[in-house]
Amino acid sequence: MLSDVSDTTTRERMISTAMTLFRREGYQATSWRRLVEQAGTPWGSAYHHFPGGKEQLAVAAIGLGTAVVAKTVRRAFQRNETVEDAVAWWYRKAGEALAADDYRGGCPLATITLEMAHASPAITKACQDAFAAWHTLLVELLSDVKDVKDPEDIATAIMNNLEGALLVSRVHRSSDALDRAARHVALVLRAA
Amino acid sequence: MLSDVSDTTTRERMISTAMTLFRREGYQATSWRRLVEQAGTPWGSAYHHFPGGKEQLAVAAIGLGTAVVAKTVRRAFQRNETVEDAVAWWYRKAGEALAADDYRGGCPLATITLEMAHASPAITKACQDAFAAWHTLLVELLSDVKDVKDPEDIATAIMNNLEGALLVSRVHRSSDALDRAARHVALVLRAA
DNA sequence: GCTTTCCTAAGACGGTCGTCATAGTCAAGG
DNA sequence: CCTTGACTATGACGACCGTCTTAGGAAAGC
Repeated sequence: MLSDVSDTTTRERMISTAMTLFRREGYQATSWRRLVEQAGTPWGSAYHHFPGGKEQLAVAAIGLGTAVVAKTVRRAFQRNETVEDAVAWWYRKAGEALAADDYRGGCPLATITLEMAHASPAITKACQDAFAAWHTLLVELLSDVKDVKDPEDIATAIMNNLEGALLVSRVHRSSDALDRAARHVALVLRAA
Repeated sequence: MLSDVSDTTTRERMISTAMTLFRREGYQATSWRRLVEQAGTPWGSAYHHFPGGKEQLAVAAIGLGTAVVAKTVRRAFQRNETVEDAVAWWYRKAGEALAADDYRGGCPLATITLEMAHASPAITKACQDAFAAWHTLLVELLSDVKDVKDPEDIATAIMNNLEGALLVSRVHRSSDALDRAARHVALVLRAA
C-alpha cells in the first residue's frame, strides 16, 4: 500500500518534530497546533495517528530520543579504541550539536523528564526506561573492556556528568562546562 | 507601618510558593491562579506586588532558589573539615530533601532553566547569574583549602555531578545515582 | 462498478491561561 | 476627620489550549 508509506511518513515526522520541540522548549510549551504546523503534517490526522493524544506522542518521541542517543553511544565506542576516547568523542559530539542548535537543545529527554516526572505515569515510565536503557548499554560496553573494574559506577558517572554539563552549558550558552566534564571523566577513567 | 509587614509576607509567600512549584512542576505548568491559591495569598494583589507579571515572579523565585542553595553550600563547608566531607554532606542533604519531597523536587532551578532558557531573556539572565554565583562560591570555598590545585575544574565537576545525579535520581525515584555521585566525587577529590 | 478502509479537512467544545481595569477596603499621617 | 496611599476583591478580556465530532476524499480489494 502506498498509503502506508505516506502514513508512516506523517507519523514519523510528527514524532521527529515532537522530539525536537520537546527538547528545545519542553512538553508544556509545545502545543499540538504549533507542532503540526512546524512538521508540515495534516492537523486533521493528529488524533488518527495518536489516539492517546499528546501524551502518546510524547511517549513515542521519548522512544525516538532514546534510540538516537543510544546510536551515538554505540558509534562512539565503535570508532574509538579506548573508553576515554569514546567518552570524549561522545561529549564533544554533544557539545557540537548543542552549539549548532544555538544552545537550545541538549539532552532530548531532560526537559520533559523534569516537567512530567510526576504529572504523567506513561511519560514517567518512558523516561525511566530511557535512562535505564542508556545505563545498561553503557555498562555493557564498559564490561567489554577488561580494565574497567566497576562498570555500574563508571556508567553512572558518565551519565551524571553529561547531563549536568549539558544543563550548565546550555544556560551559559558555552560548551565550557561540557569541555571540563570531558576532561574530568577522561582523568577519572585514566586513573581507574 | 504594619501594612509593610503584611505586604512583605504576602510577597514573600508568593515567591516561596513559586520556588516550590516551579521546582516541582516547572514554570509552564504552574499557573498564577493555582500558585496564589496554594500560597493562600490574595489573588487581587498579584500584579500589585509583581507588575512585571509571572516573569517577574519567576526572577524573584530564582533569586530565592539561588540563595537557598548557596546557604546550604556554605553550611556544608562550615560543618565539615575536608572538602570531601563537605561535598558528601551536601549531596546527602540534597538526596534527603529529594526523597522527603517524594522525588518531586531536585534542583530548584533546573526545570525552569531548561524550559525558559531561550523563551525569556529576563529569566535566562537570572538562571545564568544563579549558576555563576554557585560556581563562584564553590571556587572561593575550594580556594581556601591549600591542597586543591584547580578549583575551577573541581567546582564545575561538583556542580555537573550534582545536577546530573539529581535528574537521574528523580526520574528513577531513587537516590542511587546521587549516592554514586557522592562516592565518585569523594574519590576524585581524594585522588587530587 | 461498488464498497471498504484509511486518512484528512474544518471547526466547534469547554476550559484555562496571563493580563488588566475598576471599585472597594483599610490603616496611617496630617 | 479626612485625605492619601497601599493593598485587595471581583470579574472581564482575548487568546490559546487539548480534545473530539462530523463529514469528505482517495486509494485498494472485490
